[in-house]
Amino acid sequence: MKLYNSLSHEKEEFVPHTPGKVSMYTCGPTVYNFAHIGNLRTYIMEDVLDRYLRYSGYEVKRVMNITDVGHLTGDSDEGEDKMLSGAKREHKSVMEIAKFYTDAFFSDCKRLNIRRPDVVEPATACIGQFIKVIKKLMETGYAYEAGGNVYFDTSKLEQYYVFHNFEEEELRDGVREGVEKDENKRNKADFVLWFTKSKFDNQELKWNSPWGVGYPGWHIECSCISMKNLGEYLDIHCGGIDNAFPHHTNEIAQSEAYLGHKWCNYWVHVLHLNTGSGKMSKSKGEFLTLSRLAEKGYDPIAYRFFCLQSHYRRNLVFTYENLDNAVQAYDKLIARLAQLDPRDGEVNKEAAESLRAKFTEAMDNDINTSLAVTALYDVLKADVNDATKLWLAEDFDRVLCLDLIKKAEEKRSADAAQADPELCRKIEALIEERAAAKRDKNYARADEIRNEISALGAVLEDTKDGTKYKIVK
RNA sequence: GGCGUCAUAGCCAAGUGGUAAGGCAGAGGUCUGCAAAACCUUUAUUCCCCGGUUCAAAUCCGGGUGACGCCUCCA
Repeated sequence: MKLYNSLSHEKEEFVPHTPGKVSMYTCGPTVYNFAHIGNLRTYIMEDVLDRYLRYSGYEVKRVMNITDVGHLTGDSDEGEDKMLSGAKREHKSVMEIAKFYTDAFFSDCKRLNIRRPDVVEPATACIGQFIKVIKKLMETGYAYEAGGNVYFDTSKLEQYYVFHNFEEEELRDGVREGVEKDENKRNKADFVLWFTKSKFDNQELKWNSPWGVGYPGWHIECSCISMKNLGEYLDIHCGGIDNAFPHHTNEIAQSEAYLGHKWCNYWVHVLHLNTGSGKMSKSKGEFLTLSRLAEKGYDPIAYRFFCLQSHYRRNLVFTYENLDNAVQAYDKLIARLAQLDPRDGEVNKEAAESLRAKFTEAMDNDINTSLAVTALYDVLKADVNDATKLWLAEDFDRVLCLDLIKKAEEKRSADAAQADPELCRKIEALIEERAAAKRDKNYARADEIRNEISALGAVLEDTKDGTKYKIVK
């Protein structure tokens, strides 16, 4: 299996540290607000990677953090803690906010068939671990105290900028509005490991540490939560592309300084969901949640399909036109699967294998989900019996998780057994009346009856064998 | 300003040196009184532009242009 590695900027053959086992870490949400569908794109694609590794026979252990402390709107003392500002906004405590949005996040995940990682760990549960790591970094000279805070000294590393060829002098200060230069730092790229001197008097969550009462910086949590649960060697670290610098760069700096050896071999970054003007972003204010989409009548799984039709290393533009396109394709796909008869023959294993190979080839090539979906269409068109087609669809769906079999079965049974017998009799009577009108060439009356039936919530289908109907509401 | 990624039809896209997959939408057809559904057929002489390498380039190289991302909030 080949994966694009942000460290080398190339597709590389994936080889885990321990044969047959994969340790995987994915950056989780900062739970100060709802996740938007752009955030969720990343989690969907990570889920597909996770599931495909399992499908391929790996034993996967996946860990995700929940950022419930320390994530500031800026990294200097001018910044405000996101959790705290979220709590203020909603007149709740930080812990209440964290719980509410953590639950909301996993509820979204569930609706999108995103498997819950094996370990989900909030930052506030690992303070002791953070202190242990920071302490060692102080002892070994990788960290220093200044102005009350503890900073990581990036000049101590041979190579700090691992993802980009940045030159320190070329980096700009305060590109983003509202970010002030922190005069305590020895080097431009240094970052805070532990805050004590804080202008946030009302910071709710504080802990004792060797450097005074305070709270952790943002970057330290991912390193520590990963090392705590997955040990010294991590195979795959995932996240949104925006986190490559500085977040992931800092994670590597502190983890490898702490461990004294290479930490993680493969870095997988998912590109953004864009609107017409750029990435969808919480800080811009306008963002779309999964619930909002659902209110508008969109099936969350259709959104998953929308994401899968594209590749994770491409920007994907969200417009309702594009989403409608995907919805239509998804509905058609389900309709075609629903037409298949599970009792049509035995599964032809030999034919199935060659069709399955297309799917695995696509997925083995840097998780090419767009081609994997094409492999599914190839199955539908293939010259094999229905049982084989359904078997393959079910097999692919272990990774794609588009509810293919479930939705097709639902559709099949909905077509077969109509709901309310009273209503059915009524519709059937109208159909007969319409047939009579048609025989008399009274088409005006026939169309009128079709409208009446439509008002009852059914759609007619004229076939060679007579008129059928479907309850649609 | 620096760094990185990318550019293929109306839209989503595959393609990794051998003559442009697939899906959605559109068009035509079969069926139908009409419609819907279903099925069949069809839709890029050309891959942002200009050069170069090669028997052969969407694919490789050089130079432009544009989009997006990062440069201490983000997935």
